Amino acid sequence: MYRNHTCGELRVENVGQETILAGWVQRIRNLGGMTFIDLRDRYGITQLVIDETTPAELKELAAKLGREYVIQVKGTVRERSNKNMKIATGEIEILISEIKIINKAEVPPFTIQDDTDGGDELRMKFRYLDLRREIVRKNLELRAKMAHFIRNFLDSQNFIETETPVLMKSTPEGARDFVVPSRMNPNTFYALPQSPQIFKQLLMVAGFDRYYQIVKCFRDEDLRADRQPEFTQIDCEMSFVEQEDVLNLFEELMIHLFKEIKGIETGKFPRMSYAEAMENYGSDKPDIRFDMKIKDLTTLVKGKGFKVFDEAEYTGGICAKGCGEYSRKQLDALTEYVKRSQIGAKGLVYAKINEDGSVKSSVDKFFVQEDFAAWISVFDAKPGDLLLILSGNKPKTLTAISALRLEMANQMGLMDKNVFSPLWVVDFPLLEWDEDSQRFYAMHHPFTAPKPEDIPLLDSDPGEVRANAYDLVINGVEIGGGSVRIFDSELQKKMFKTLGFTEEEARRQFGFLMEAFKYGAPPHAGIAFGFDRLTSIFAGLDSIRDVIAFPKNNSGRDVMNDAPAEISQAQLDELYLKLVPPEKK
RNA sequence: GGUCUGGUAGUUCAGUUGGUUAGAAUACAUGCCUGUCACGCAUGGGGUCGCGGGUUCGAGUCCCGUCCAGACCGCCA
Repeated sequence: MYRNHTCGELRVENVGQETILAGWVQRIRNLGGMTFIDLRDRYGITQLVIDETTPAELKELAAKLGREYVIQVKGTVRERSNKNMKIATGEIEILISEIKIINKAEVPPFTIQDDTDGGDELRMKFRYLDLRREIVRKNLELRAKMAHFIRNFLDSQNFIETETPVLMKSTPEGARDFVVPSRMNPNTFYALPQSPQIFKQLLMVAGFDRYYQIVKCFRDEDLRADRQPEFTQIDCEMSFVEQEDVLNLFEELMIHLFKEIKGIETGKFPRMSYAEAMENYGSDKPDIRFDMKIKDLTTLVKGKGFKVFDEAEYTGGICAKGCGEYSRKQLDALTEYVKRSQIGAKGLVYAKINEDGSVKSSVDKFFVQEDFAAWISVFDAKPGDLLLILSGNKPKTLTAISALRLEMANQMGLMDKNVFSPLWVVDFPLLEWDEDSQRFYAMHHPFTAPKPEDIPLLDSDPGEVRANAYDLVINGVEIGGGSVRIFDSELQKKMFKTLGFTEEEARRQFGFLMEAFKYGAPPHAGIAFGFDRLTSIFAGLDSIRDVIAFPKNNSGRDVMNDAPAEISQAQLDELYLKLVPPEKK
């Protein structure tokens, strides 16, 4: 027997008991006459003691211990004379009677503690050591707890968890596929799923009625703090439902999840149309923890002789409450911020509301105080506030103001990680125009149903067609999205046509789905949640990497095992593959 | 594909205008220490300043290239 208790278990009630513990040496504090050893496992830390009663051989053995040695100890639980109320086992300690070194350990490259001295790169390279840290382990425990809760909830609602293939067919729309060469079928490739979209729809045709799966998905696109090449979705689909049914059921799931996991009552989630979100927040994933809505000033500011405003398609801005004291330096920094190439604004106009209600702005020579009074009323600004205004092409300007809004909220401390503001964004456009290829693309995916009342527009004005599509947004992060699906093969054909597919292409790519729809497809709708993002939001983290046991780095590499890596010539031959040196591409 | 930031001791970082033997903290080792829990005190070892080239009497510092890491834009149905 290696142990009869864990290192997080023993309490004052156990005093006097003989016990066996096993774990890792967290820290040794040798005070000369006595030595304390913190023994750690997944469950906690228990203090071991060597004192004047301990035999000399044991003291010698203890002196050989180092950080992260795996040891087993036998001893007696006793009450501490000096208690440590910061840890759960802080009232007791183990007086050692026997130590066995199970395995030695080299000195780890960084300290195994919450406030580690290790940087990100090193922690990822030695991720198995990083995972020993409580702060990281807690994230994965949270993840497991959430997955468990979600499964229970969906099971209770009659959902069937069904696995779908990981080796599937590549589809042209959407993200780049990861592909896998087939040995048995020379010169052909599987693709890894970007989502199990088509399979879950086929499960609906199969009468499965309510499906879910917590499933890995793969996208071969560049990474971000919240984007990994492989990630986990909570993928769901339901039959005989309308949009309202889906929103209500999954809102209930989320409300329960917030309550159960975070102890937070969120109440019902607000709904906002895509158009409204773009107009008021410049984003389809607004962070509504704070207000600071974008106001349109386009017509108000025209005709006063300020060329930039006069010629702009759009002028708008935000009111930063209480930022009227911003210095010249701070305002310059904000101007630089919006002029960075990523945001790309030409400049920034500011207006400070003075205590007497008058305005000091960067465009004072073009506007009189009566003009400013109109601005103030649009923003409902108060003395001490700061107006920040951008101008230019409408979509770009809105996007830039949106970025500025988030930056200001950050500076003003409005991004509280313990506040959660979920909302549904609905009525997304069905299609979006792509300038490069001069064609429409499905904004969600090609199986998304248009709003019935907008179907006539498919022929006349496809860009204006709204979809029965929806996103769940929490604190400015897109947590999930879904849609009502097309289940009529004629409408699906029309959709493919609008997307510029020839009948032949549509049949080759999605023929099996079209075929399936001929045999009695029920109306259906679904949704998928990004489980990594959901977990990281719950954990209060900005990056999803810390809720993934073994994440990839910025370049899609696993720095621990050095994947991706070259394969042998024999493997290439078997797969009928020839390599092209990157510089010759 | 692009923009920006960084790379100096095991680790996290500092390093002035280009100028002596490149520092601090921490980790590690050794010694002292009987109630620590970020123990304390003392001593010690530890460096290809990412790599390559250039400018210069002299480069961690300036220039060019390159690699790596991170954030973002493009991309992500």
